Amino acid sequence: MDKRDAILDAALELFAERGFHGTSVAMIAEKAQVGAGTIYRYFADKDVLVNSLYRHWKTEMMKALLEDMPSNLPPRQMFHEIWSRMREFTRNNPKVLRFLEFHHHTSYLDQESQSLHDRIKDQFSQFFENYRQQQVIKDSPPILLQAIIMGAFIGVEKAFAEGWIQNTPELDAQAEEICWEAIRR
Amino acid sequence: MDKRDAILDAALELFAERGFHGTSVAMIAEKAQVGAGTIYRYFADKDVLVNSLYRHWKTEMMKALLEDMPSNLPPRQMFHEIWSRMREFTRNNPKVLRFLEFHHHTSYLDQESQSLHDRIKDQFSQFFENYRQQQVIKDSPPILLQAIIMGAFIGVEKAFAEGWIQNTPELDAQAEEICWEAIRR
Amino acid sequence: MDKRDAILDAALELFAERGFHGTSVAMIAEKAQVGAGTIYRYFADKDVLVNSLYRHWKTEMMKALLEDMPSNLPPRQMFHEIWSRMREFTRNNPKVLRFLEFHHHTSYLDQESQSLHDRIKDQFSQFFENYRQQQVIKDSPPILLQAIIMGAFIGVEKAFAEGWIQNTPELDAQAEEICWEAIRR
Amino acid sequence: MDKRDAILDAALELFAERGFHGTSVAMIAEKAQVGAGTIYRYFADKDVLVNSLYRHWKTEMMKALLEDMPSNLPPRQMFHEIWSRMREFTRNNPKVLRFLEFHHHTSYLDQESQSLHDRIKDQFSQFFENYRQQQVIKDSPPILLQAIIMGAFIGVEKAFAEGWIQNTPELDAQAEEICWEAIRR
DNA sequence: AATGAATGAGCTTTCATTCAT
DNA sequence: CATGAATGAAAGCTCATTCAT
Repeated sequence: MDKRDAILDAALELFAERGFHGTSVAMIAEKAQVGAGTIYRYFADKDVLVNSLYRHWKTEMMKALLEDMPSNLPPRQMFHEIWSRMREFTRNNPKVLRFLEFHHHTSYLDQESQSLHDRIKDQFSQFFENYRQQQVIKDSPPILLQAIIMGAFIGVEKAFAEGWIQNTPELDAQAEEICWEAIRR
Repeated sequence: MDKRDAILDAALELFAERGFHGTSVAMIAEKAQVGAGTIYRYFADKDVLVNSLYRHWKTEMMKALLEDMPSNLPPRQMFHEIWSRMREFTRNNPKVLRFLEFHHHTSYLDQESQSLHDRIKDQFSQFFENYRQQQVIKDSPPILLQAIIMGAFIGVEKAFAEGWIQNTPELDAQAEEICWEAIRR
Repeated sequence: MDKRDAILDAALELFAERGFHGTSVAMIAEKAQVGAGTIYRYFADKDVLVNSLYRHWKTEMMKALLEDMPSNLPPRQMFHEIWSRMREFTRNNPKVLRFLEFHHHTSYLDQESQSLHDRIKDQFSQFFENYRQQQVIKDSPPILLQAIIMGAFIGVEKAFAEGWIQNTPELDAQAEEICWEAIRR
Repeated sequence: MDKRDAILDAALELFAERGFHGTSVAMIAEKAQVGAGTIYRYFADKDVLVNSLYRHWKTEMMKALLEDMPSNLPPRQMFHEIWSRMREFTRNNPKVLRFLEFHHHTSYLDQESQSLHDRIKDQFSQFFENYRQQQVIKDSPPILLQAIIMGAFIGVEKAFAEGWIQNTPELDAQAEEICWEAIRR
């Protein structure tokens, strides 16, 4: 599935920069170095393509965050684990966060993608709920803490991605510490 | 300039939900209850329209945040002032944050809009810089603190906007306090 | 509705010669001397266009055949009336019979067009039924007589249209007489 | 030439129902259970395929009608012979008449197919001419009589094919008799 | 000034045809 | 020989923009 991947990669890059509606199938074909018709051998239409891409990376991201997550780490270390995984994933796949989080997808995501999104959100939420019950993070609705932490993370990565500030291990550590202090008890 | 405003309002709503490329001029005309041709009497083309809209609301937002900002407030109160102004502005203009911050604008914003964006970012940054020098907030690059606070704010408002959680004065206060604890010394 | 008619006329001519699938929207636009997009202001898509055309001419043809048909004519004169009306209509609208009867429409006609076709067929059938009951034409199912007469008529007009034989009043009269003798008692 | 026949059979069925332009090569390949490329090993292109099919069946039909036709039959019996042969051929090859006679082929038939069509028409015409000279059928141009008889025959078979009426030996005989009475002296 | 019908460039998608396997 | 993945030209259709009214 060499071409399929080339198409998905090209689409990821273009959707990340220009959004779904701002990207033509011809642009994807050119970047993927395939004929325009070839895209339709792998994806029924442009909507199916964007939904496949969304599901693929949403799943990958969640796997990167949660797979083999050590249980019963001390809270601060647990937070470090989460934060570094998010950071590493983002740095290794620089277009993915732009695609998944810099755009508003509601006008083209189908029911299945939407429900995957919801399931992942809830699963992630669970994480915060555990630590809240152990009274190591603030006693606020987990979804609120999650919204703050994910929002802050996205904000930081956007600042790096747009070049407002140069990222360094030092700054990465500061960002993490700041966000930890936000939610810890 | 009754029609001009109707056009801008319609465009705001549609761009907020469907993005620039996902919104047709005909859709804007219909929602604004004007003829499609009328839009071109007020804006040279669709790009000029979106840039006008962007600059208008970017400026309005900054005015709402910084205008008549009392100086020399105690730090926590200063943060409360900023946070409440952002919140109030967002609640009073629910589509504006969606338009300005839920979408990635680079493919159609012109030089002037881009530089307005930069100037506003720097101006806002100044704010954090002041308090950093007074050693009341963490000794990190102001742009990083700003990225975290703005990101967290957007995350929270998105959670409210998407209905993941119902907003209440109590939750508003919690979100503010959490974010304050993130950056305070 | 000047353009609408130009589009319908162009479509009639092209569908008559090349069939529905063999005619592109661009060909219709060119012959109608309108922009390709204009067609879509008048017809939702190509299917709606061909169905509108079909219904229009099917209705016109039936009106031409049955409108103000004198009742209680002697049988032979009744047949003369029907036959001449069909002939006149075909000669005045030379593309219509080609469009309606030289092509097989089932792959694109919608339910409504199909049912119009059926209703007209039944209405025409009624005619033969009347005369059958008066025992002036053969005692066969009216639908069979109709199939024979309409088929023969189409065969004759096709022979003229394709230039296999030159039509003259004399030949027209012979064709009519032959067909009358087919069905008369 | 097993595959060649499979392709021709599939094409016949599809062209009969959807016409030439309404049938894609992929559809033919699927129905024939061969690869799309295989079609091009037997036919240079889609036009060559349809022309081959047309010539094949046009020839078969004529053979069925004229081969070993007993000469000097009494006229009514001669007509019965022709009519039954046409009917048998149509019933044994139900898609062929649909393909050959329910569609208008001029936009893709080549010169050779066209001239075959003309030769067959003339040959058939000859038949009527003979009997006309013997003064057993009406003194009209044979091509006119042929147009009427063939048209009527097609009309009747269409009525059966579309299910407007159920065919029975009784009705078959009536149709034949009616058509004979059309042309007999 | 305001309109919306008209346009054609450009979009998404299909399909006849080729060619590496 | 047979295949079906790959292609790009051309199809159906949309939409930013113009302009006669």
